Amino acid sequence: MIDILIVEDNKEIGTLLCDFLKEDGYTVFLAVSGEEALEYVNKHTIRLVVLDIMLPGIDGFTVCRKIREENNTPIIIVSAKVEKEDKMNGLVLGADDYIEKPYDIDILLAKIRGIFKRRYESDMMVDGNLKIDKIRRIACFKDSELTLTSKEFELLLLLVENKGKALKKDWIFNKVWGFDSFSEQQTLTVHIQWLRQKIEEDPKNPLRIKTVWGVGYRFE
Amino acid sequence: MIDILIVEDNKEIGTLLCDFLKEDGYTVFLAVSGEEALEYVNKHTIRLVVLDIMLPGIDGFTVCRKIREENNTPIIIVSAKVEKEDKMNGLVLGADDYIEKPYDIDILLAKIRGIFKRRYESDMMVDGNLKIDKIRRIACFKDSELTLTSKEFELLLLLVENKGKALKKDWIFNKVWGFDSFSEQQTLTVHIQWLRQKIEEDPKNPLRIKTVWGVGYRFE
DNA sequence: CCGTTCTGTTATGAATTGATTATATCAGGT
DNA sequence: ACCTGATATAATCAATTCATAACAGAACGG
Repeated sequence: MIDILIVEDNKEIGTLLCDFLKEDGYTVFLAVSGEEALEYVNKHTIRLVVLDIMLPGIDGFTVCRKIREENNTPIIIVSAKVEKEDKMNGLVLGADDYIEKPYDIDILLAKIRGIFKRRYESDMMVDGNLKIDKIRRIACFKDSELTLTSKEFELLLLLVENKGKALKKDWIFNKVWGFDSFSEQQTLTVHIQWLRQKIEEDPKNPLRIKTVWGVGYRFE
Repeated sequence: MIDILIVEDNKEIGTLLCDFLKEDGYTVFLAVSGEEALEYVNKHTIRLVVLDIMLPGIDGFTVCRKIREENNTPIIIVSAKVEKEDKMNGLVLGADDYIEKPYDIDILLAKIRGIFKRRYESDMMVDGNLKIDKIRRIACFKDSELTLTSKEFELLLLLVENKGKALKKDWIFNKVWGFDSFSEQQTLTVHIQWLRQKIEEDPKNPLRIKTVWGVGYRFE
């Protein structure tokens, strides 16, 4: 399954966009023409299309319509500055959203994230080889699913959400366990240990979950 | 610590916005007037302000200015459609970003996420070849990481934060160790010594951690 | 009801830290 | 030049902190 199909004839822009999306954890395919896009749509399952209107050959409007005939994959239209607003209005009915060139990549990413959240009930967090889906409570490491227990998942999520920060042990403990316990120190330590077994190549020399002596841990 | 302070007199909109932000994991406080906002800012540590310009009583411009007088907390201005653009330009200088009503919540969230990412992912202190990241608890000297112990890190941080000042030994000791001890003199001296080994080219002739005879040390 | 998984606890050993001590060196006054 | 008190340095050692394995109770699902 491909998450996002980008349809964009300018290869430079397309590749750049690809890179950004991959960095955010999506799997992406880039089509450089309407024909290629339609062919790809027929053969693969796609969760979202980012569609540039200005295309050589079949234009974007037609591509949008044809995709809609097949299924209701969400579509985000990318267009140059709109001249005739009514034309756009007609288009927007077919698409889920649109954005004008030149656009801020953060804003496009926000729109995409919003659609995924609403449509697919998933809210991904990506950090290198590690993907965490908060809503589905699933974590993947190098594209294979980790079997984490509840506590392990919460602990990992907390660490990743505070990536780079040195976190105090008792702070972590209060966040994950939500209360004070007597031998919290050791309990946390043990859980960290178990997490390391699952996400570190060499748990003896952890690269991701670093220990900060006398303080706690830092994820990087 | 509160992540985001929302200043919005329309309680319905404010509450809605609150909910969205909380869903995204922020801790939020809602102020319904400029007075309340300013009072709250003075009493709490806040990381970002979302400020509506149209307020009863003190207007948003004034709130923005007053907050800026206190500290440099990032501010996002929310305004109705701008009539006089020059007025807005003047305002934007004080704020980090602005957005017009009615706005797409995803876009506001993207702006917020962007600011948090840029502003808070680390908190560096730079002094020549020396970089100290308080949050990550990492110090670098000439672009290579120093392996400092907890006490060494705190000691170095204290020295750099008070760069140029001659610091009394017992003052330093109380700050780092937090209490009085019997042979504090020597303990501190030894730690200073260890630090010098790590950040001075020639620990015998220290250029950074100078000793101030009969008083203590001065960092420069 | 039983087996499995999860979670907290404890024990042990290893690694690190940091206080202490002892000795050497230095600055400044006489 | 000498003395005194302050600081530097090296080495030692005890306390702290962390990693790891093993165990037992709790929660869970069939």
